[in-house]
Amino acid sequence: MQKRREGLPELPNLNGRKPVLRFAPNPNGPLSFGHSRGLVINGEYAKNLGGELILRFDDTDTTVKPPMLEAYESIPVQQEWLCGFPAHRIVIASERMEQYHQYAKKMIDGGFGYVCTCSAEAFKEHRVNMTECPCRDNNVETNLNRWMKMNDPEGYQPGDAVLRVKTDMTLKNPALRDWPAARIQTNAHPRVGNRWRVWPLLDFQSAVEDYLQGVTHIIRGKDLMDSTRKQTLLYSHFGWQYPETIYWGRVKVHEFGAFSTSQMKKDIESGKFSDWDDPRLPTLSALSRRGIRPEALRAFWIELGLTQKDIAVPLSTLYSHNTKAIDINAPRLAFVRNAFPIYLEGDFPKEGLIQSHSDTEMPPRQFSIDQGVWIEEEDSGKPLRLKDLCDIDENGRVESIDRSDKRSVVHWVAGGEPSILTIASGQDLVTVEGIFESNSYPVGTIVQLERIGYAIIEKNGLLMVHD
RNA sequence: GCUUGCGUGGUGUAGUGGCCCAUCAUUUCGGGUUUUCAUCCCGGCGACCCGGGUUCGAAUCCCGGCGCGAGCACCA
Repeated sequence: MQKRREGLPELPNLNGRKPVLRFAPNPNGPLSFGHSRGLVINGEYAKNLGGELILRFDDTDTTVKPPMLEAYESIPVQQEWLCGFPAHRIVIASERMEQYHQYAKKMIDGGFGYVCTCSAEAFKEHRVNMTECPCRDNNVETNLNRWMKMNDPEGYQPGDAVLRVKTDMTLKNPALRDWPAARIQTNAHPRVGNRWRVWPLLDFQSAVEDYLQGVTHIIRGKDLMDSTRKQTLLYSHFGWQYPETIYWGRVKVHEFGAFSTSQMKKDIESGKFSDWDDPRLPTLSALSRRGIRPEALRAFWIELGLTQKDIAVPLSTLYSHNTKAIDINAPRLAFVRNAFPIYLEGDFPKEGLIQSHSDTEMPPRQFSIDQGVWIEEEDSGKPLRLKDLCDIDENGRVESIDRSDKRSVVHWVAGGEPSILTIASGQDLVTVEGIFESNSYPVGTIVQLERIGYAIIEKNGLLMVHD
């Protein structure tokens, strides 16, 4: 028999070091399911190898993806919820601007960076045709002057100039040709206001910060492969060694469809969704609210591993991991949908105890019947076995206390409370009215509704977890 | 168009030249336990994109084809 590898593959090129990993979301909204992969994979390596996990806020865009202040609070909370430990370091890019400016200047001083005043369209021509733009030949002094003009409110305006890394306009890969490192933005940043005018772009900011933080391994989506190549060119200009880099492929979850942070934000504002934890959304707060446990998310991502294949996974895979996490602690309770009353005639136990979970020592639940019980309308009209109680005919006449034949076993509620079960079904929120067995479990308890599935107790009813 | 990456059962995944007529999980089907259509247990079905080549031997190496994805933003 072959040996089967368990868990994540070994981290390459560790050479006895403690790894330093990072996860760098844009705080333009709360974390989503998609983010959880980066958090889980990087977090697991850091935890298992005694290394460090850096949580970095890449908040250098105030225009296209303006930062959301609440996200700086919620992201670390969700990171800890998901990983099971707090990040070892938190870095906020907007508070590290001095460093980035310092390295931008070093780049100009070193002659491998220049300020380019070509329009985006004009530069695109140069990129496509492998020709050098006129700005490329300017000397260091000119570039330093132009750099000052970029930083001067009286100087260049947004769109007038960018800082570029001098690579080679004849590089085979067009994405790498003299790529932009910084641009002018005049929108106020919610954290640092208008203190800065020139803001680094991802490839520059991230590259410099990884160096400053001593990041040893970068694990990220393969859509960032060209980012690695760009950054490697910058590193060699500075004489630095680029971290070991590992990629994963694209993941599609059909049930989630295509959500973007900015689209969700709009839909919440318009009232299409109640909030970021609306059960239909793929945010971590929604998943948490829906009773998806962090250990299930971790097992899910670890099982997918680090292949570069683009994959489509059904949510049932995540649910199966979640069932393993929640079943042992989920007390069994009855919820009767579309309740239908049955008056019992004959002799039967009026009070008694029923197991809450056959595999555990969980305290049993107690029932007390006055004159009848509720059953689901769909079950009515035929002889039934009331689970743990008695056999009845279609009119409620008690036929046997012990189970006498193979008739269907159904759940029932005596007394109980009217309640509502909410089910997130794609873009719809389905609600089912019913009678919920009386109990004293607190809000947040995940229970198993017999013959229905797992649900989590909320303040105003039940929310379906999954089957 | 240029660049770059991927292609193992329905869905994921293990496998880096012989231990592979291919692993494990999930889905599905059948059975068992169970007074839940749940949990748990057992079993079945089911795969190396195609074509060449290298080799005694290829899922694994090489070439070509086909298919799918991503980058080429003054977003991250």
